[in-house]
Amino acid sequence: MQNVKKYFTEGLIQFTILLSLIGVRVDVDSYLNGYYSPLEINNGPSSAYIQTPFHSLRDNWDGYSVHPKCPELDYFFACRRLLDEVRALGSPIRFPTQLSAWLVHQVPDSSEFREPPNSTSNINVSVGLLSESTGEEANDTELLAVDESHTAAQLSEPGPYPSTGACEIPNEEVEALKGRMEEDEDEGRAEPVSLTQLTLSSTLEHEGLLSSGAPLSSPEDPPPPDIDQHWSQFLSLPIYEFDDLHPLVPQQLSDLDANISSAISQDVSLRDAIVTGSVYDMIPPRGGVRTLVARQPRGPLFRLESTNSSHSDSSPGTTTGLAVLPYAAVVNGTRNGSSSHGALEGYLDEAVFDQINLLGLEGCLDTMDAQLLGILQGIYPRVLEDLDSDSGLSLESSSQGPDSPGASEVSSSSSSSFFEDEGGATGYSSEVDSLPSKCIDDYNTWSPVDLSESVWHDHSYSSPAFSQPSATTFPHKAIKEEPFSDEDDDGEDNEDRELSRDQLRTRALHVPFSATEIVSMPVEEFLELLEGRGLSPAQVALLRDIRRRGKNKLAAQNCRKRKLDAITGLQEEVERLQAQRNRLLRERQHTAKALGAAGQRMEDLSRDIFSRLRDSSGRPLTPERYTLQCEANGRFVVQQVRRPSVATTTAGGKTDKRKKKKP
DNA sequence: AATCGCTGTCATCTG
DNA sequence: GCCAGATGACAGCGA
Repeated sequence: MQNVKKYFTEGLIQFTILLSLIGVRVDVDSYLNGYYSPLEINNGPSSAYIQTPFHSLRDNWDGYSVHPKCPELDYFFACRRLLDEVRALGSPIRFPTQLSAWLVHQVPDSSEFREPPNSTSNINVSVGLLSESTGEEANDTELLAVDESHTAAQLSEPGPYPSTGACEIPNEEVEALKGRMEEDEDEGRAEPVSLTQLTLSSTLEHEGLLSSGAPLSSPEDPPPPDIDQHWSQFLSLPIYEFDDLHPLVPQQLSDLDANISSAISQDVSLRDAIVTGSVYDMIPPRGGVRTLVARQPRGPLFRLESTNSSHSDSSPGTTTGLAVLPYAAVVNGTRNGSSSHGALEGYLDEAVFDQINLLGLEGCLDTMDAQLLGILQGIYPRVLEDLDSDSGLSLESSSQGPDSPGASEVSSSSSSSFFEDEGGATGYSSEVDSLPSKCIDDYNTWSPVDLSESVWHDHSYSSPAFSQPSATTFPHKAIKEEPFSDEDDDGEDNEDRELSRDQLRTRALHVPFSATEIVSMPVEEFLELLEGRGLSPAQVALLRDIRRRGKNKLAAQNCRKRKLDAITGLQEEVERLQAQRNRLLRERQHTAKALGAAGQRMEDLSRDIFSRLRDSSGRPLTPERYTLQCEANGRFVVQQVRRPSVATTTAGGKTDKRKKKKP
């Protein structure tokens, strides 16, 4: 946990510094205040950027208190202090290529901020990419990938502000859109929306705006017929309020009701996804210009390849997840400024897109696209401008209430990024498809109350143990959620059948952890979980049993493996010893044979010698009385054999000595 | 139907 | 005393 906190804090500060160096004001302290920043760093194993774990902060949104063990609290003050130090560095360095980013977060008082009358091109939600990029560079950017579209054509034109330069939209079209916009405004005013304002930490120009407390558009104030005002209105809509704005939903929603799940894996660029899905769908085709109205089969949206910079010919995507826009802004802005800020590229290229892919925001899109489309419809020109400038709106920064389906789905989808390795699925987890519209609380906010909810899809734990798949990973299907899905899917049934008993138990008791997680987590975290979550005794017992059985299972496996290894080793040892024994037996036999041959040879030689020798009386020497002894110098000496009695006596004496020694 | 191997689980012991 | 790990024993399951 400490490492994660450390990495998170350091990564956050480093990222802030980097962004500050290129003119991006990252309003991290807003995030630290409990609001939301679309950018957050998870300096985990892959050092990839992830979306804000807003689900862990969701409790702040509606006045809930953050759990005392919420890890965000631990590095809150450190981040705040370091951020102040970063701010104390002074004005960011100006580079020819300026990246203007915006961040969206909530402010408590809706009347506190008011948008200045002339927000100019740096509208609240725009990333004014004041790039000196040429058309060639622009074509390299993701936003300029649709080279055949009129927007891209405009973007490709070099100019002082090619990115923010307004797209040439026909006046009649603008008027028509404004008309629709006004209609939407009327409907929007009819809605008793208690909007929580979102302030926009935008470019440097906006710092003054924020510091001066210039309020944005207030819901009470009649919105002036200004496009920026539309943005303000749009941005002032918390996501959970969008459900209240269904009257704003235009007919285009029907076009967006396509199978979202199928829109996840298509290789589509950010621009395509954004523009075609939410904007171009509403753009009437213009003569001679191929618009990107996504009437094609809805392609997956969020498999935004990390190499999508070259996807200029990517097929049009579907509904846009504007939550990806901040990332797109960062990425594309970084690319445009890569000439002078190459340092950022290492941080903001593939990892960002990989994490974007993991957002899986189609769940919230179902509830949001309509409103977004309706509002974007009224601000079409500026939308195009913003899109051209790699800007966007972070929907995820607008956390939803605990009961919001979108919140649960978004949080779960975000959580899937932590467990992408479990199933090998990258970019998108199909879990989102089957997510129930229930609240999914995360590890930090899990409480007994939450247990009544379905929390099975929430694996968005801040714990490193969770973010790092353990060595004993269940198959992805094992943690497949939606156990009680109504789907008549044989695969789902098979998955359920293959669930382990503990997993079924955990589901039965609504324990938001898989057996693997329970077993693999460090004992400190496990104890913290047991003590700090207010679990019921049954849940505690279940968790302990699961952990005990899981540990014992692994131990048994290890034990059996060791046993088999020992058996194998012993068998090898037996074979080795048997071979050695056989070798020694053969040697002994060989030696005995040689010894016998030598004895026989010695006997023959002795007999031959004795047959030629005579004693003093002239009689031949008999081997019974004489023997040949070979001395050390090689000489042979004939010795008279000792009497057997003497030998017996000698032997008996030795025996006696031994007998005497023994006592 | 019997057997064997594998696996999970429990009980127990040990450090 | 608690805990983790190791291990024997048992049962269930599938080949």
